[in-house]
Order: sequence, then structure tokens, then C-alpha cells
Amino acid sequence: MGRQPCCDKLKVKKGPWTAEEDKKLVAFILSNGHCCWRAVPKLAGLLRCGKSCRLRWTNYLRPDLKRGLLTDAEEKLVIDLHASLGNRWSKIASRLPGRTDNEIKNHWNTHIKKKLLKMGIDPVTHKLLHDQTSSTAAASPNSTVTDDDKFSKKHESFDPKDGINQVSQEENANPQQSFLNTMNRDEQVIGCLWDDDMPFIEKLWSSPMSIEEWLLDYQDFGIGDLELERVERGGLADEQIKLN
DNA sequence: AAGATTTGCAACCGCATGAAA
DNA sequence: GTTTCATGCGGTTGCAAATCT
Repeated sequence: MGRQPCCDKLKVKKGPWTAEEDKKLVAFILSNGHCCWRAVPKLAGLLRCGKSCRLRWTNYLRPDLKRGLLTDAEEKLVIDLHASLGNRWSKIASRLPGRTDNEIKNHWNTHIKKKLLKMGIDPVTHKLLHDQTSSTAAASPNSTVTDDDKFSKKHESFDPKDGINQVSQEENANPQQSFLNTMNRDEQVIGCLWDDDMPFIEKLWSSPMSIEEWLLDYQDFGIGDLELERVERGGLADEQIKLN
């Protein structure tokens, strides 16, 4: 009847991964692949469940992952895709090479959502909050203060130059509309990404560099080294330019 | 300086779907 | 056809670091 359980849940380890575990998982996947996640932890000598291994690989260890904050262009793309796709993070992530759904979801919840609220844009509907709430706000002027309201007050000195885009003085007169305008301006760039037939990962696989070489060059297994990371990012950027 | 609070991210949880037995 | 599990996905939590009081 049915299949065997993927793991004995009583014996699996939980919590943060160690560098040693990362190395074991990477070494195993690079030499054997991951045709069946259920078998990976046992064969790799890890006391983790397959699900945990899969998440660790896809969200952190995969060699094609970018590190660091999303760029302005990536943020704009996420916002645009979110407007049309909603919280379908995996679909959104598939349009951002080197980014994971988890990373995008986290970035949305911690950065983008707040920026949009600060600019008076509803992060759910992507419409101006003023347009949506003017009637209800007038009806209930003493409505309770939300966390988002608190954020807006706390960040009243927010400088658009640090955020989504730089805007002209004229546009500053109406920051909400200005933001929507910049979104339109980016449509061409976004369109290019939408039309990209060959996903980034396929370009990576087809590059002359082997995956082992790539990993050895770019993976630090979680051991922080900012300078190395900076150089690595430069290397990745160069590689992407070559591939393009 | 120290405790409290907030922030950001990695990892886990639980559900839906499809496939294997 | 039914049961059981693998996988993928989105939501949520836990915790270390940063910031505030």
C-alpha cells in the first residue's frame, strides 16, 4: 500500500544548518544529483528529512543563486509581477533569475510592502490607498491605528531616492502618481524579461564552466566573508554579461 | 550600559496536487 | 479506485542582530 515515509520524523534534526551539513549536502548533490529527495539525507549522511534538504538546497545552496538585496530593477519587477500574479511567489521567482520564492516573499514582506504603504499604495490591490479608503476613512475618522500606520509615521523622512526610484521635482508634487509613472517607464525592461525564452539557469548550465567549478568559485557555505562576496558578485555579473 | 523592542531572514508547517503502489 | 506519499507552494514562526528607550 502506498509508498514508504520520506523519513523517520523522530530521528531528524531541525533548526539551522551547520557548515558541515551544507558541505555534505552540496557534495552529495553535485556528484549524485537529487532525483529523489527522500533518499538524499540518508545517502548524504545527514540526519535531516528530505524536505528540509530540498529547502536548504533550493533556498540557500543552489549555485545559481544571487546573494544580497534585490536591485531596484528587481524590486520593480517583483511589484509589477505581484500586481498581475498576486502572492504566487514561485511564479514571480521564476521570472527573477537567481532569486528564490522564499527570498522574494521575505523581501516583499519586509521591504516592498512598507515602501508601497509609505507611498500610499495598497500592496494588495496596487491601487492608491486614498482612492480606496477616502469614503471609509471619512466614515470612520477614529479608526484604530494599524502597524502600517505606525510605520508610515515612523518613516516620514523616507527619501524616494533611497527607495524605488529617483523622481523629478514635478513628480515629487504627486509621489503616488509618480511611482505609478515610473512603473510604466519600466515596462520595456520588464517586457524583455517576460519575453526571455531561455531561463537564466539554462544559460548557466550551458556555460562552458562546470557546475563544480562554479560552486567552488562562488559558494562560501555560509561562512561570512564580505570582501570575497563582493568579488564573487562581480564575478557573477561578469559571467551573466558573457552569457548575454 | 542594559533591557526592551523591532527587523530581517532562514527554516518550518500545513495544505493541495499528482503520482506510485 | 483507493490509499499513501513526494513534491511544490504560500503562510508562519523562531531567533539573532540591530535599533531604540
